[in-house]
Amino acid sequence: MENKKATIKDVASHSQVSIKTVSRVINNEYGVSKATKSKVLKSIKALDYNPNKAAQGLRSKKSFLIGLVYDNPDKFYLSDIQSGVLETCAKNGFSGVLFPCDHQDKDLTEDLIEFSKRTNLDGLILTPPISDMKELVKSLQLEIPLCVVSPGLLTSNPLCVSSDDFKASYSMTCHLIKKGHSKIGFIKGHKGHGATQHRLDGYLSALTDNNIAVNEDNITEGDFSFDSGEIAAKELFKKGTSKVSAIFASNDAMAAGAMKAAHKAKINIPNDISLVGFDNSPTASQAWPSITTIAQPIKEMATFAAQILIDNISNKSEKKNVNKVFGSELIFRESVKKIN
Amino acid sequence: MENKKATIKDVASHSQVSIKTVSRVINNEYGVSKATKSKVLKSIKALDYNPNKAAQGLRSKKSFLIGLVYDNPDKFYLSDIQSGVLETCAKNGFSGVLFPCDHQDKDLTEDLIEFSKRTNLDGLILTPPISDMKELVKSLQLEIPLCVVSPGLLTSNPLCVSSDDFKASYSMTCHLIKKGHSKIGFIKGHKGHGATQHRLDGYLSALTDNNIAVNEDNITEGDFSFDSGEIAAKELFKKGTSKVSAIFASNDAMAAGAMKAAHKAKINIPNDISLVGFDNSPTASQAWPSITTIAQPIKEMATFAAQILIDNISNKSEKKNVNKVFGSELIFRESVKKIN
DNA sequence: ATTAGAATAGATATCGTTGTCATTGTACCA
DNA sequence: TGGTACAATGACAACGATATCTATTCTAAT
Repeated sequence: MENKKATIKDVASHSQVSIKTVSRVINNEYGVSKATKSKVLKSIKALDYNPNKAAQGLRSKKSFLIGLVYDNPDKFYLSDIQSGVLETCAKNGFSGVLFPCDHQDKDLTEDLIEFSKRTNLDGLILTPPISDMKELVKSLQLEIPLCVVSPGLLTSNPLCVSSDDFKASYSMTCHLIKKGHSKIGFIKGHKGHGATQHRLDGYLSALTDNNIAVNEDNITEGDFSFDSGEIAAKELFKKGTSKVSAIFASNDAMAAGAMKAAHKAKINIPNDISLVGFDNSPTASQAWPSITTIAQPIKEMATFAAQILIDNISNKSEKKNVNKVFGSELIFRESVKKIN
Repeated sequence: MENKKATIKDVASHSQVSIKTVSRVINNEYGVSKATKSKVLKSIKALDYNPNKAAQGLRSKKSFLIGLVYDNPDKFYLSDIQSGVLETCAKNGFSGVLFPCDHQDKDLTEDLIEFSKRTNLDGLILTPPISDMKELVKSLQLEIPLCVVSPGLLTSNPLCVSSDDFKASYSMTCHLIKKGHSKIGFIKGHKGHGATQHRLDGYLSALTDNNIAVNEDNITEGDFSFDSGEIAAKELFKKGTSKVSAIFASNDAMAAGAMKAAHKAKINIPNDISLVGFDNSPTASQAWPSITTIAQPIKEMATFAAQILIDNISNKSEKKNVNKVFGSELIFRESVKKIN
């Protein structure tokens, strides 16, 4: 099928040095003169040599594999997360191994440990809603280096990347208020997810800070799915007593669901009711009318998460706590109208 | 961080047999008595032993890694493909490694070979539009076991999984005809993609077989993206001479784009124009009104692809050509209306 | 000159498996 | 009884890298 692959031995004899020296060059270790190094590099190119990962892994007790754990219905979010993690892995000579799962699975913690052992992972990246599961994170932490993305509560985990959901939600609510809205409906996300609480809190604080009384009737439950958004919006439309003039959905899928509910109920958006979402997924821009939303640098977050995890695995010395928070941006579209 | 992992040696001494015998049990090899086997299995459980993949790989010249290559904007499609491949890999003790790429990249072939070598992949699964690239497939085939999914043209590759796009498209067109439509607009997919041609051909044949003259004006170019669907539909609306009563978009994303164009142009679907898509993505069911479309067993196809590839890698004896074609199903929704 | 210490290079053991080949045990047949 | 066949098992080398330890060479300070 192909010529025999060159090994480190071949490179060593080709460049007339010991295999250890070649190893030093490969791993950028200290103690190789420039001349030797370039000679070896030339041989590596000439022989089209690629280090055998299995051998490297066997000896150095690494697998060069990072696991990415997720259970998120939002394929656009996932896609960004995946590209970020995978690209970063590749750049560092690692491979990303995906682990789709069900966060309600009772045995998830054990399954994950089993998976990590079987695959011999060097590290694990947890995304929401898995990163929200405090006990699970605690247990896993003892077994394998971890990096959590957007956890509900700040954990004791040294590696953590998150976004400022509270601030973003606060800003968006203020935006609606500035546009003249005071009766603002809110569609919550799934219970127990960190984002759900943060986004709700931002909304609540913005109302309070603007001296608008919170009306519990205007707050409905959803679960981040399109269908739940449609159902929740229908409910909000019905509550005639405190008719809302705007709806803030905790994510774009639910906002799109709400849009469908509006269409069905012959409610015009934005003329009758304004609508905003969260996430800046294609859904929001493709809807008609297009939906005002909040963009977060998902891919950058994923890239960062993978990088700090790999750094942490590689340099055992640097075990500093990293907890980076990324900002977000309001994206203004057609679904919001100014009222008096 | 965790207790030292048990090795095959530990299992061997624990169960009082040689390491080779343990190896035999692990790999289900011939020549171990039932008694010995169960004794060894007990020890494996007792010690929580997991074979070291790196060592296995090093010795047996396998990596237990399968690459999945894709460049597809449809995240729903991708998600199905990924789950199918990943689950099947996991079931067989393999891991799936993703390789997102740009199919227009000039160096793609070399990059893929480089990637396969560096990662030491055991096999590669190509999805459209990569699987459509004949030259690339030919070159890769020489380097590594391949399985192509939905290639444009049947290649000489021994492993191939595809769907009956032609038949599905033919059926859908007949469905529209039965509903009284004869002026049916068609939005093509991206040039050079196998699916584009097959879906167009099905449409054309159905028209011809029903004695409806093909009107070239009713056929527009798209590229499988939402935006291209919107643009294409706008064009079809304009062509007053041969006003269409139905539009068949080559995929759901474009159908959704067409739906948006209709909304903007105050064209009511399905009362003014009927609309159908292809793929049965969530987009189609979430649109308002919901879009009639064609479902293909994407995940099953991916599962099958991964399985035959793994089988092929594992049993070098069985090198039979596999070329499985999966059927599809029409999904009837609200976007089609019967006319006279 | 001499020598400490850094920079550079090499010899060899080792990681945890599987492959190869040899050995043992047992049943059956002539 | 001895030979044969075959199932069951084991001893040991090998896979291709890194780790450890040792040996050179080179510099610069004494």
